Amino acid sequence: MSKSSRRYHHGDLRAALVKEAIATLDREPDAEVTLRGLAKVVGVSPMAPYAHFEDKDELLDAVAIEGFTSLAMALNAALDEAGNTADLEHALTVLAGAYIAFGVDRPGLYRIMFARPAKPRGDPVRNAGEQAFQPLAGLFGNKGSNARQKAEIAWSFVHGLTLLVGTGFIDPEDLLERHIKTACKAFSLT
Amino acid sequence: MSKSSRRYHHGDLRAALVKEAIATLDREPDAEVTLRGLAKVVGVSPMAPYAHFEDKDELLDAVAIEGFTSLAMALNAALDEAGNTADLEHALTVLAGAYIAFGVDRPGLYRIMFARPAKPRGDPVRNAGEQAFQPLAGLFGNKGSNARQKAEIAWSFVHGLTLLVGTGFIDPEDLLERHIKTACKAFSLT
DNA sequence: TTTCTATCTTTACGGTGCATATTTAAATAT
DNA sequence: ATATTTAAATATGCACCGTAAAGATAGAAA
Repeated sequence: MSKSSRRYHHGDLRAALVKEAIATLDREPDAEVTLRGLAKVVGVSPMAPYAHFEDKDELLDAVAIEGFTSLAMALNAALDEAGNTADLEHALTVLAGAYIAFGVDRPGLYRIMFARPAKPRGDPVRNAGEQAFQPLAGLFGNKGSNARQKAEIAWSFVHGLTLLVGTGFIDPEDLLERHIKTACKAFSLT
Repeated sequence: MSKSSRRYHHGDLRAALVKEAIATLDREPDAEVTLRGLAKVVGVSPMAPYAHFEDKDELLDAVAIEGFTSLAMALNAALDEAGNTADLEHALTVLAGAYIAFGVDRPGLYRIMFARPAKPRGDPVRNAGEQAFQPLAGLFGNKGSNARQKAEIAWSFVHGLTLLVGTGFIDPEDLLERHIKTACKAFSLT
């Protein structure tokens, strides 16, 4: 009597919708997520999602938050695994590799994460995004506008590379690792 | 008897549609371009566009090509204006500035340019995109995989920075120019 | 038990991309 | 000049989308 027995009240429709949206994006990265489609898969009527989300945009916001949380976890895990954070260039390379791997492996989710309309400071989506940026910022010491600047430059690079690979303008063949290494060396010099 | 007198045959509907699509994107960067909307503005029936484009995707491809062409022109113009291409760091900074300015000034168009599904080598959209990449590639000598690598790293950076500014994750305040300068110095060192 | 309330369903509307069939007028052939 | 061909545009209609409005249901609170 748990999940899918067809009862009137779903139990946790909100979470189920977000989960299914992410699953869909992972399965078909270029497809457009549809409220009606999600509802059908989850087994509720087309209007049911509106009990939990103001509109489609709000559902996608929730998806983006989940995405940023996953990304932050992946980055921290990569750092833990790599160990030596004293060597900036090495740590940077590890982090960049993990970041780009995430975006390239899950292009649909990554696309939604950065396709949300711009949010003001303090907004949950914005906060989640900045959380995902923290591991990188931490590498540069996280103090002073100089450190933040370097971190934002690195972020720009990995973000851009992720998307250019995703859109096919840059060929991921073995080059990718070299790209990352070369760039990270440059970043750790300045 | 030129443009808008209501005759049966428009004259150059194809160009008019692309032009209006770009105008719409410049006016409302976050709005979704709609075939029916374009047709109404241009003054034809909803199905008229299909005489010139297989489907909506093909219209957007044409928009992207125009966008890449404009970008290439803007970049070349910036280089011409700057003069001294001997100083790599300087030329790089000029080019990066012009690139980011384009993307930040015309976020709707820029979004469409990079939102097309990935195209195979030889595809017109892909070609147009690579044309826009040429000014940057030329700066690094354009010969050898090493040069291309550096150019792709620089491209990743400006692309990423453009989008992160557009989505509000990076504040464009005066920092922008400093970001570009710092990064370009790093790129010209390696 | 009764009431309350969040959750879900039903019904309906306008907007969208696009398939199909038809009309129009410009270009071409005679 | 007239007839024919053909590209360009229209008309009609369908399936799907987001979502507004109103009612049904069942779990929680009284």
